[in-house]
Amino acid sequence: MDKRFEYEDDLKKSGLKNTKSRKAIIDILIKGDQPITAEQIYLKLKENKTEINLSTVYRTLETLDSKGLVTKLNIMDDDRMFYEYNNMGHRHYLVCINCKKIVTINGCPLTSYEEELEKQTQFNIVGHKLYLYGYCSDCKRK
Amino acid sequence: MDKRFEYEDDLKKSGLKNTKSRKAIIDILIKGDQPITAEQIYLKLKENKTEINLSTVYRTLETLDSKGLVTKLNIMDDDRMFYEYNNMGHRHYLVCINCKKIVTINGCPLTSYEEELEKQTQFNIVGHKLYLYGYCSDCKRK
DNA sequence: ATTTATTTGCAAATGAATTGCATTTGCAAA
DNA sequence: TTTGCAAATGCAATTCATTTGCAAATAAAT
Repeated sequence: MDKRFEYEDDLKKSGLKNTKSRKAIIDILIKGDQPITAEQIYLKLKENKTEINLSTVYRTLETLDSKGLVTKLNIMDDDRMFYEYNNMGHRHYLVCINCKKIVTINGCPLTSYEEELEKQTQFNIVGHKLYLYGYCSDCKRK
Repeated sequence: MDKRFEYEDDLKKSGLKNTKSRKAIIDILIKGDQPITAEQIYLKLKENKTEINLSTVYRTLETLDSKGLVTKLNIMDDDRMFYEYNNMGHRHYLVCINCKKIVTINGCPLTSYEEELEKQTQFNIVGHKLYLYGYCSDCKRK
């Protein structure tokens, strides 16, 4: 089934009400298929003639994050947070330092490394975040 | 030579004045050998009876970052930045989700993966950030 | 010692994110 | 369907990390 229709179940399972705001926000996250800031979401909603208060956007993202439906990321190492819908478990990102384009990378090179590290450190490792940075094909020419 | 005595050269090379504040801040970064927030640095300086204005701490870290002597990180995916002195190139961190302990990991599992990805994506990859999260041996018991 | 560009302290400003509170809305039970 | 109520929202005000303007202090070159 199309991912866009599954999230109503996700909300129900998490004990969250199925509201217009939540649907609209999740829809943007899923369609964009890329981490995006709260403000960007707010602006896209406005374009779509679905104005939702910015604090509601933040609150919704916070709620969805706490239920594990959304992940909060700090990709740019600045003071802006990005959010992505947890379509499918694990993903990484390759960010262009110049134009800020974000490319999704599927597949993870770290599975066996984690196991190795668990033995070494006695940690119970539950996840990781990997961001790669560079210049995309357009920007590296210059 | 002890790292603690090298940084005066680093400052000179970068065209920065060798001030009391800068020395004190770099000293804390090097001794702590762990990413740390601006506020934590400020508090440690205070303990050491070297009160330096918080805005100076931020400004110093910003300057050192721009010269490549310090790296700014967002480890916790929140609104607090961490800073580390660039002793030696490349490091990763393993963070305890519960007690927030940060363990330094030497060695990088991603060198060959980067090359592979460059071919795949046409990016010129210049770096990456990897944070691993889990429960340390103390916290996983509970 | 004098000069000059840098650096610092202080207070005020900024900007992302959060919060209190009154109002509205989903939705379950009657 | 209607009612009741907890959960969700809008709005304005607040918080908190970080930044900035400006005047005073300081490093270091002459």
